[in-house]
Amino acid sequence: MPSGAVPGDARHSSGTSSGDSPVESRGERKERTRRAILDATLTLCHESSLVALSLRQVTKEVGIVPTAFYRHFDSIEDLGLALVEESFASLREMLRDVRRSGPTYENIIDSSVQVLGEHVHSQHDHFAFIARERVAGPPAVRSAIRHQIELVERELAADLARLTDPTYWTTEDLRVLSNMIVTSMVGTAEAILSSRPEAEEAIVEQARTQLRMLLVGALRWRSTGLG
Amino acid sequence: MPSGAVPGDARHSSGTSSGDSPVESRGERKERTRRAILDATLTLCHESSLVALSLRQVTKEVGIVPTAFYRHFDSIEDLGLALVEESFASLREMLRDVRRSGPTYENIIDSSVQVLGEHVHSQHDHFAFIARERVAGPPAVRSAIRHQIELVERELAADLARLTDPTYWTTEDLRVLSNMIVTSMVGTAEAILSSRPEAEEAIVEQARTQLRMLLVGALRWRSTGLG
DNA sequence: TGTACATCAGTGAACGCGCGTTCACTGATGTAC
DNA sequence: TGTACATCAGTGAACGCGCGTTCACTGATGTAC
Repeated sequence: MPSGAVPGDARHSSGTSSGDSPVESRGERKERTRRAILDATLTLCHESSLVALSLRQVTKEVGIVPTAFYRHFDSIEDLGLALVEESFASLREMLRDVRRSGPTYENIIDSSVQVLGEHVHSQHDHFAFIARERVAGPPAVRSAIRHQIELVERELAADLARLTDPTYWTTEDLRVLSNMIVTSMVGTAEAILSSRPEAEEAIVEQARTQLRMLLVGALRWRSTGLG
Repeated sequence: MPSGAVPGDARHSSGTSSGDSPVESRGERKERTRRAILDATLTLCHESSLVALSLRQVTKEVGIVPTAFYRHFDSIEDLGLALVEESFASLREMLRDVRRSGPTYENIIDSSVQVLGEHVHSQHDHFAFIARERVAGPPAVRSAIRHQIELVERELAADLARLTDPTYWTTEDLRVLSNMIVTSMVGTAEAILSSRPEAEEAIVEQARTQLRMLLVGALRWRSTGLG
């Protein structure tokens, strides 16, 4: 039973209903199928990885014939790269939300973790996709993700530079810290993904504790040693 | 060109050389093939994941016929569970080495990171296997790894309990901290794996910094808040 | 508005291939006497 | 030590199946006049 069945449904809705009948253009229909392929892929590779997913599984889920796949993507790998793009767009949006909340030492943790929690919920599949394919995807997908994570880390390091004392924090220190924060975020997404829903609040609370510990370390940090 | 070619090589070495000719027993030969299957699998799933690996690829690499696989394992998943067992045996051994070095606040980081570095080198494939299959393996393998990581975290938390002030550290705090340390360790293994060899020293140095930050946080930590 | 032609998302048959698994087998190793 | 039988790791043919990809196609949508 294909879940996304796209090609023929709800065509020609003219006549019967009021004026807002869609009558999709060719471009709109194509975009809708493309979306359905992306969504079906995110759903299907939940249980394993992109490398274990076949083109035929995807098209069966979408409700199109296997050969129609090539109207949208060259290969599963190409499709994977599109999903990397999309997933990081949503991650970046999250970071923008954190930044917009105007973080200070007093509220940075609670506001960050709250935003993270909300986004992990609403962008659940994107987070899970990144967490998984980062280590298990096809080579090109893995390296695209590694590159994107590096960009996010650099962005985050620039944010952190504004909150820390440059006397004690080297650029390298900031990169290490943002690496840990990103790793912790991805780990939280992973944990939420692989647990039952009722455990989510505990995991979010644990993420809060993790960030607190990191930030306490950050407050007391001196690059030169343990002091 | 099969790398592990096992079945027929170097048979009947009696006569020519001195007294230490092996003349393997049936059990020894079987164990040698089993080892070759495990090693070939670790090698082959380097480039992707267990879920993308076929039984035929493995047996071709080992140099046996596909059906001979069943003399050793029921399925790729069963083989995966054996590798989980083995990988965690080597992780546990590492933790034993850290513990044996009698850590104190003064040397805990350098001695831990040194031991980690050595083990990541010598047990490179096991670390990589855990890091990858933890998120991308077949369901049974994933849950076996999650269970083993929980055990390691609990072990580590017990170690940390001896080094921290129980007034400020709850059991839950210790679990969170050891979770972060384990995550950081796995992340370091991952980073070493996916980078070129010349970058390794920088990654190890980064791991040292990460642990220092975590430990600084730990020293100053109070469960009740940022203080 | 009407007609003739171009575009192109999706179709369906066909291909050769590697897959997991079955089965009856071979022949060296191991064991009982 | 010698013989007869049991064990069992590895063999090789065969199977049905899902795979990615090719190709010529269909017919609704879009465009030029």
